[in-house]
Amino acid sequence: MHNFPSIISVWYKKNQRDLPWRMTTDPYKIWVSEIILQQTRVNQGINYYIRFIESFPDIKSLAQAKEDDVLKHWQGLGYYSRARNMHVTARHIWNNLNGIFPDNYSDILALKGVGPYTAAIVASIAFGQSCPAVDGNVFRLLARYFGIRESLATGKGKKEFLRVATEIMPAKHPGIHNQAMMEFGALQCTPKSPNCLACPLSLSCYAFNHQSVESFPVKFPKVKQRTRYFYYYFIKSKNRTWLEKRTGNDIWKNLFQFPLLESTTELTDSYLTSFKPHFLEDCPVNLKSISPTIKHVLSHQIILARLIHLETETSCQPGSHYIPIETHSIQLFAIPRLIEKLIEKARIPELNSIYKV
DNA sequence: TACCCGTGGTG
DNA sequence: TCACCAAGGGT
Repeated sequence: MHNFPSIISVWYKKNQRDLPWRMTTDPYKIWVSEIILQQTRVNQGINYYIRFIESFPDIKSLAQAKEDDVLKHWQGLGYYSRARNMHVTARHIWNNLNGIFPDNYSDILALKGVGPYTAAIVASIAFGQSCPAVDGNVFRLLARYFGIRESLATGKGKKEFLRVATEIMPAKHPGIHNQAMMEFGALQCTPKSPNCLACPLSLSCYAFNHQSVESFPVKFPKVKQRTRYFYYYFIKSKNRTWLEKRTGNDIWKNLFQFPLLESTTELTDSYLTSFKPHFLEDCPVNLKSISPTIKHVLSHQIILARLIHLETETSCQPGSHYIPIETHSIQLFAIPRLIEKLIEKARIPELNSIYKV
């Protein structure tokens, strides 16, 4: 049916990028790289991978790390459940599996944070198993080349793409084949304006031959964004301030932030000037400044945030939920990008001098 | 199944 | 400025 995989293979040998995780077949390192690369561009993930492997070179070191430390390594990368799940999984492997990474698709799939794609790519690269890995790149490539109109949003669509991917798997080197498919999607069969005139598959590509490259693949319905209003408090007390740890099922779980007042509506300057949040009930405070609004866009939320700078001269204690810290040690905590942006934009000397963004 | 979970590059 | 979307998975 196809010389499809062999064309991809030839293209890959010539065009593949030099990436740090391509120098190993250690399942631990392959796993780490694949978790980092979930919904993340290669260029964004490379330095995170290098630093992560430096600090946690094997299952044991990750299993024995503190979650706060793992999250600090993940700071700025997003989707922090990936880091929490990896940590849980490393502990599981260390405690219950004799520290040995599972060596087959179904056992890898059973790990927390590992789905069909990640299980397939790790099993194929690290253990040579013939498991087709269908990520966003492969999905797009297969949809265009074979003219598949199914969406990955449906179970039926997932089955169809997996069926086609299985069909074109070569007998040898499944790991290299899977990577070649993804690399081809990432560099040649790109989402927007792919260079079809320079494509070695164009002659037999359904979408190209029907002038319909732009209509493949069938897109996901987009999620609507919810707007939230965050008012953070930088409370200065000599060299001290307070942070809180986010808990519960919400964004940035287990990351740190300034004490937060969340509102369902936008609060005016005059309101913020006179209002005292619950965590400052018994504290005499001076209002120093209120930052401009920072817009922070997530995949599913829009957050409008401001940083309110207060000063208290007495030994104020906002409550045990809040963690008193030396202001300069903020850099030791894993914080969301939004907090970094607020620090950057608020122009509060005490913050700018210790936290270089 | 539908919704939740981040951030940054790109055009 | 803004829509799109990237080596997805959990619930």
